[in-house]
Amino acid sequence: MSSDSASDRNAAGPEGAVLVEVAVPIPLRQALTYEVPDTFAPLASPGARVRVPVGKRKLTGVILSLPEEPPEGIELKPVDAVVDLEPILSTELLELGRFVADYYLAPVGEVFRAMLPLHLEPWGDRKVWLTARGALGTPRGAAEAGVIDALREAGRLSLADLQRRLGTEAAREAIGSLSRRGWLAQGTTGGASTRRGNRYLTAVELASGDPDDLLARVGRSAPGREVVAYLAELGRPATTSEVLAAVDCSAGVLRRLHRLGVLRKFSQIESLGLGEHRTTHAERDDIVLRPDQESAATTLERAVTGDTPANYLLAGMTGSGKTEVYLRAVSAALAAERSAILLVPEIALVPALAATVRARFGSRLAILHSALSGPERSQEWERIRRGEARVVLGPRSAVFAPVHALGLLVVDEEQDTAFKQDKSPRYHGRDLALLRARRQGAAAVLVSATPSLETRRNVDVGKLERLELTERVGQGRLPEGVLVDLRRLDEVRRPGEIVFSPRLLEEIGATLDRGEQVILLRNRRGYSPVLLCRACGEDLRCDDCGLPRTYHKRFGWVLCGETALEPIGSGTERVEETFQELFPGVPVDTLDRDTTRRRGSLAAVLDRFERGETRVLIGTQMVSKGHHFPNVSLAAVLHADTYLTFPDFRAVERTYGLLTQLAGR
DNA sequence: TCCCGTTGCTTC
DNA sequence: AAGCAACGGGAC
Repeated sequence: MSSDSASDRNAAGPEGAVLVEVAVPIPLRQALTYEVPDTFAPLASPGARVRVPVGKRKLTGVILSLPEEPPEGIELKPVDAVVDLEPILSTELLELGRFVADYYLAPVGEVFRAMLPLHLEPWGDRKVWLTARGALGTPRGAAEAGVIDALREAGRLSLADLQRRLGTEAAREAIGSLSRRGWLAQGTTGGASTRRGNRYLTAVELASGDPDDLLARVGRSAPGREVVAYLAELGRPATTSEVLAAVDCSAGVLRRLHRLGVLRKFSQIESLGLGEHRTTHAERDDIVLRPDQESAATTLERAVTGDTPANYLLAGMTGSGKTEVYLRAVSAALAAERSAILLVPEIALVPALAATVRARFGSRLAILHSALSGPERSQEWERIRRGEARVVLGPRSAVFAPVHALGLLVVDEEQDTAFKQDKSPRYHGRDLALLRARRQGAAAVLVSATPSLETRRNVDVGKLERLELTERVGQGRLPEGVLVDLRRLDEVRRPGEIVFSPRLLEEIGATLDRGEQVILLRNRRGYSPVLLCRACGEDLRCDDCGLPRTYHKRFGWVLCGETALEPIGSGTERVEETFQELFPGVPVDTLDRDTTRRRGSLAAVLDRFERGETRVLIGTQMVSKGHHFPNVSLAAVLHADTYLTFPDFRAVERTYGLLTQLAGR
């Protein structure tokens, strides 16, 4: 796909120059057109990145197309360099990107920036280096000799470097012929490893297949058999140094095993940790599904292996085993040599699901989200692009994952509004999932206990087929929910007064007496959201935006000599204060962005709570992010919608989901 | 007249 | 977004 089709487009343009339409990462509606110098022409194909001059700057953009005709009345500038040897975006993703730009009225360049792991930056700059074969081979002709010499001397060079050193035509032809013979390798690892001190380790794992079969291939070599035994016992990949230390043999043994196809070699960013690369995965097909799960799973399995696009809603209340059903569909996709993408609404939900998914699919799982470090992200993205990873887990942006042969797209917690991006490009992850699935003949599954209105409608009009799980898994009892209407309480409250309702006080007391733990959620930080002056009626507002300023008692923010200033409303800080007055001596912690600002304090607070040192945890919604609290038997949301004029159904839905998540496990 | 902050246009 | 010209209100 890389350079073979070059000749048939060299004729473009009136003067024979190759033209490219480039999406540059600036808020510009259209792509810009550039001329491609002959040197780069063979590399200029849609989906490859290019460095281009824009005004006085140089930016990296993506080639969208090779137009025949230049735009009128514009003096074209030449492309500076082609960053990629081969396109990094498939035609399918290019089209998806253009659709998004068009449909959501977003600048094309911004869309492609959002689709790529490092915001278009030439991550590492793609480099070429000699393969073992290339290093030993005899070059054909002077040009090849030049390339080989340069690479022998420098190790790895970027395309632009090579072209600079050897000049134009020569470099192009030599690189082409050398790559075709497999003497050159290209990739990004070299670049990433030298930046920011991220070291790469070489690691090995057993090739898949029957262990006895592998041993047979090893032959009589005693150390060789020992290596295989060691890795089988370990059940995960190991770095070469680990293996050599454990088995006490030389690197030659590993080299031989690799040549024989018994070992698979890969490089791994040190900080990722090899545990993440686990390959012993339990295909937990031993789990027996209930009949309703079984029938849903069978439908999905059939859809995933077929070529007709099919969209489903997988509905069922919390604890009805929806995850198990769609994971079965993922298995089916993998078995059919296809890929699957799992979307979750928030990065915070990734770790919990990742543990489950990784336990099954091991190194075939890739995780993509913006909280990963740059090199980690690029590496995961490349693993997906190369087809090494076939299951992708991430938030909405993962809908753009460059997977091979998409078979299944799952949108978990489909109703969550976080799937809509709130800044440009303002795409909706769930809607794009349906669209991408349709375009690629894949199956899409929207998963929810409380489907969105759009989804219910789509079921009604027949765009989605509803699969319903009707029962709950045995021991997962749905927690009891109690709604206490504070307005009905007898005692008169002033607006800002915190109320632990009598019912809640009673429940907290009983829970603590049983030696169990309590979580109290208050989605407002600080002491009180409003400070009101009783003398003049003025409340404190931000000079810039006019919004009420939150009073943080702890930090003494919002200073004033007035004794008439009265805190109205309550935040986590005030909840804690009141709680301590009511339950003196009960160890309590607060968890919100203020208490967590110091590094590591989040972990410390959670740790104390998990060990039972603190009995009560007061916090904002961040408490729920991906943690499990087995000893918590009471979770309460303190006046969830005091500040909403109209009933906010989403808030209620979220609140309920949160409570079941915290107290249900 | 000079200086500097603001505004609004362009980017192949 | 970011670079740049054009504009316009003080300060001298």
